[in-house]
Amino acid sequence: MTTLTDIAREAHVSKMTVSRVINHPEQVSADVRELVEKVIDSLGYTPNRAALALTQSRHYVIQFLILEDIETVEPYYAKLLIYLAEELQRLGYSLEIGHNRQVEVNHVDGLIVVGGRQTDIPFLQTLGKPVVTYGSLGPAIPFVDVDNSLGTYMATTYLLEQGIENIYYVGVKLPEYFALARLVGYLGAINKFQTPRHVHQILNNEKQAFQLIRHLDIKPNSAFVAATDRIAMGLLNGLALNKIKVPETVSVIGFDGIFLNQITSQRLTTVQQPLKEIAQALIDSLLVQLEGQPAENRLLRPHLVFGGTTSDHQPNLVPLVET
Amino acid sequence: MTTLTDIAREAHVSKMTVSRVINHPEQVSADVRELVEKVIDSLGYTPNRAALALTQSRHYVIQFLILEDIETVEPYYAKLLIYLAEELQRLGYSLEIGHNRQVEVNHVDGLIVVGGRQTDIPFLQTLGKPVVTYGSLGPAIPFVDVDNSLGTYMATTYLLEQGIENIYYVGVKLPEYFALARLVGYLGAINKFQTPRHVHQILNNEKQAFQLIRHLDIKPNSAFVAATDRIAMGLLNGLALNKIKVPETVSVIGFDGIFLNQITSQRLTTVQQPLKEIAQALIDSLLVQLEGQPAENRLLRPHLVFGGTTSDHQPNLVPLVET
DNA sequence: TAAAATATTGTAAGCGTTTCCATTATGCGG
DNA sequence: CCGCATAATGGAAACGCTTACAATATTTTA
Repeated sequence: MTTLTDIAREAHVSKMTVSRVINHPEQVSADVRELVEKVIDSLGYTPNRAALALTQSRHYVIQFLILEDIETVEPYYAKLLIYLAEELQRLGYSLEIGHNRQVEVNHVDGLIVVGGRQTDIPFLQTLGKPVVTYGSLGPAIPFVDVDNSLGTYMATTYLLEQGIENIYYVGVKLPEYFALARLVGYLGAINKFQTPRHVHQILNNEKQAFQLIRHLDIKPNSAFVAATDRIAMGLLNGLALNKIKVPETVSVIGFDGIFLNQITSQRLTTVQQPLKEIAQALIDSLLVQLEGQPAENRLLRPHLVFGGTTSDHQPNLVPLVET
Repeated sequence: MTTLTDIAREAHVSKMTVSRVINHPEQVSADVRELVEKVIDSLGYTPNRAALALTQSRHYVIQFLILEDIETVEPYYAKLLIYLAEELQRLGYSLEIGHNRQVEVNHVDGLIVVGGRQTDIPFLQTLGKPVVTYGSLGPAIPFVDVDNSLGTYMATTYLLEQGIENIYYVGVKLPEYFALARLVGYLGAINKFQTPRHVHQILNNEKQAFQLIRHLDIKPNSAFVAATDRIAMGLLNGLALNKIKVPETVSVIGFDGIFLNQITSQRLTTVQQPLKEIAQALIDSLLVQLEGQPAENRLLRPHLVFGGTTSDHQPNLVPLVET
């Protein structure tokens, strides 16, 4: 591996000058700088991360800590991970993956935590490192999240503006913040339009949603807002079994928009999580904390992605592929 | 952070002795060793990774390099990643994520590559680092893979042993090694049992599989072996539309068994990829290469996981959850 | 019991980089 | 043309650890 010393020897300067060309180029005279830069290019120098880490007591490593059980890991983390990895690479950081609570974090500058629960707060605080969570765990830990309420509000409002009168909300029966927030968004739209309210809460799986349809007396001119794509998929199956045509008779909108809505033959209209922006915001939060400043929490705006489960009339042209 | 020097001062020995207690404890007298170990425990020492890296010119970082386009990233990488991260952590390594071909790998000891193609071989070779791929790219690069042929052979044989006569194979029309290998496994079983052969090749998406059913004249006493779960899902939808009962009239077996078969209301019988063993084998390969020895390629045995798309009569009790 | 062998501990240098300070070169006012 | 400020460069030490060797203590051997 080529080192600072190699460059210095080749350019007939001290390694200090080379270091300066890289870190404080304005302190080096133009001609020397150009010479050194030429040598750096020709020898293909990249600084040794370990040596950097040693002097700066920074490791340039961010850990993505997954606190969920492996069986329930959300598959769309893969996509989030890639966005994170790309952005961090641009910043000279590398992204490490951690799982479970026995992680060794001495060599890590900060953590992005997913799948955490309230009970994890003390653990996260004792790490003594900058931490940001995807999804709020409460005010104690900085977080980034999609604006859950806004998402269901947007979905419900869109359906109401289409002239649909009965909007059924099928939420998840979980004591988690996001479950409540998504319900609140629906209720907000319902209140604004003064239309009848139909709330059902089930577990987050297809089967329960599928079975719910059977017990429902679906009124004409109706639509479903589901708290997750998973629930929406179950609803679609149930509707199909009951010979109820989607979207001609009933519309369905899901939430999350990652992967699930792409594998079905009939693409689901859904509230898309802005994963790229979420990745960016998570990183921003850590960088701000590394500067020693307090990080602001962020709620990012989701967008409606139109598939085949709502009628074609769209308020504005939103591209099908994620931006 | 506590350092070797801190321990040395506290234990009234030189830091060399402390270093030896950690790396070559047999060279230290028992009483001194115990004293030092006690101090290490009480101060909570963990070696500085950067300093280690600097002296040993090892970085204790493995990169998981995803060469696919982000839109097509297989969601089950998330699970593989967790298995890898856990095992590597046990070995004192950390797992880093890379995407695209401009990765900086100077700080990396080895790479696990997924989603690569034949054309990536030169690129991987110029990295000058130990590399192992998940799925073969050819003999030039060490690889680990599920035994694709064995998987379809097992699925087909199982169905034939149930007394089913017509096994339809629905493969993927791709010039990739795995597509061929899966076909070969089916043909092997067909040849052995001397039953009629029905091969169809389509693109790897649900819609094509769905449409295929319509054009098929399905004979009685039949079953489908699909090259992927995605195709199997399409077949199931198509069969449902045609009022063909699964598994009473027709059985269906998929391949991959990651996630997809869990979200459907009707769990798919599928050939499960042994992800945990794959993770272990990938790591083993890199470690062997880091020792300077040639790595052997590995083909790991998949196992049939029974869902609701085959009749209940099972040859032996295989647990539904992945082991 | 003294020399030699071995076991135990310590010292110095170096890994590749940066920060801090010292030195040398250049430009300016008087 | 001299002294001073400023710009440009270099030297030394430090980050935390290991390897290589040196020094000391203990045991073995004859």
